[in-house]
Amino acid sequence: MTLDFDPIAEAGRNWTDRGWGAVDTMAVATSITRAHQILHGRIDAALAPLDLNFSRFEVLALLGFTRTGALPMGKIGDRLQVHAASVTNTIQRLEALGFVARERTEPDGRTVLARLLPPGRAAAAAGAAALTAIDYGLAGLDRDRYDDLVDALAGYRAANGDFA
Amino acid sequence: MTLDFDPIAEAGRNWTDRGWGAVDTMAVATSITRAHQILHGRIDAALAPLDLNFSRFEVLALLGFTRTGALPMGKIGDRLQVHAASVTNTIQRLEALGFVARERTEPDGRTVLARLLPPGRAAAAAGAAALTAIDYGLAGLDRDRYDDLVDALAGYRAANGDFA
DNA sequence: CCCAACTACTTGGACATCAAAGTATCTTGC
DNA sequence: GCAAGATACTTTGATGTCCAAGTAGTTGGG
Repeated sequence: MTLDFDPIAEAGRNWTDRGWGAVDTMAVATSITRAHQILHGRIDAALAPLDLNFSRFEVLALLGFTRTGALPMGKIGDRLQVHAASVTNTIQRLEALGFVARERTEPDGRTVLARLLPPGRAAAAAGAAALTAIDYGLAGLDRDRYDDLVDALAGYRAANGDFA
Repeated sequence: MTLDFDPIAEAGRNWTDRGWGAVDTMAVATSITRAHQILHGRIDAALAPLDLNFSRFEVLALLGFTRTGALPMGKIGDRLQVHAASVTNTIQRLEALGFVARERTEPDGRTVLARLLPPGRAAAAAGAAALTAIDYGLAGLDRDRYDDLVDALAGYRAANGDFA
């Protein structure tokens, strides 16, 4: 189903008519939300054949970037900005797929280390290739806007505790 | 938990080191995803006291923008780009809250019309005010970038079937 | 007229996310 | 050295989303 008008622009007109104010922010927020919907859909579709979704891929990639190929559950949540319960869930699935192993650490008995296994490393590489093949779901986005977009959003993220 | 570095920039370096390519698209996609996470969190938090979340608010606003205050379920899904099953779910909650009513239509017995009730209209206005009060969750985003951002994402959305 | 194909919506199942409560394991302060 | 409080995860429960299948109502070709 494709509309023959931009629903966000349309909403902006109605928004103004109602005197609801903040039309510009509404348009930005809604645009980001819609863009994310599309992006998420494309990315997950590309990763599905590999038994991955974006969350799982992100974890595998993150582990692959470490020297030891392992990280405590908590660190994973911090880096990916997801709830500890979600990390537990994601790691359980990756474990069931044979992509990572969980191990108790020596110094601190509370910590659980997620360790990347060879099949997981291969899956991460395959996922990266799959995403590269679909331009990371961004087909249709003007390439000249990339840097500007990343830059603008980096400011927003930094201002909202994503990083300092 | 706030990191003292930009995890996306960091991922970009690792991505390059691994020869995974498409670093620029990765950065854009990840930026959008993170920005959406933050935005979604702030928006839902602002709407929660009103028994709303973003989806529910969007439906109420959409209905409020129509002349009759009512739309078939299907149209709602088309406009908001969400699955029919999600519309059913959302409308059921709004109905339980007394914000909308569902009615069968005359000409076509299959269609279900969602009609905005007075409390729903009030809730929509209150939601709009709540969102305006928090700058729609965008505090920290450079105001000068608004138009550019909306514009860039509109191109992406249009190229991906969001509208023609 | 009437049955097959289509349309509009709902239901049930699989996942993902978060919040809050529960469990096990440190760490502190007296 | 021990109890109180802090940490690191896991579990449980409530939500939300999608897909696939099911139900009810409508339409069209013969």
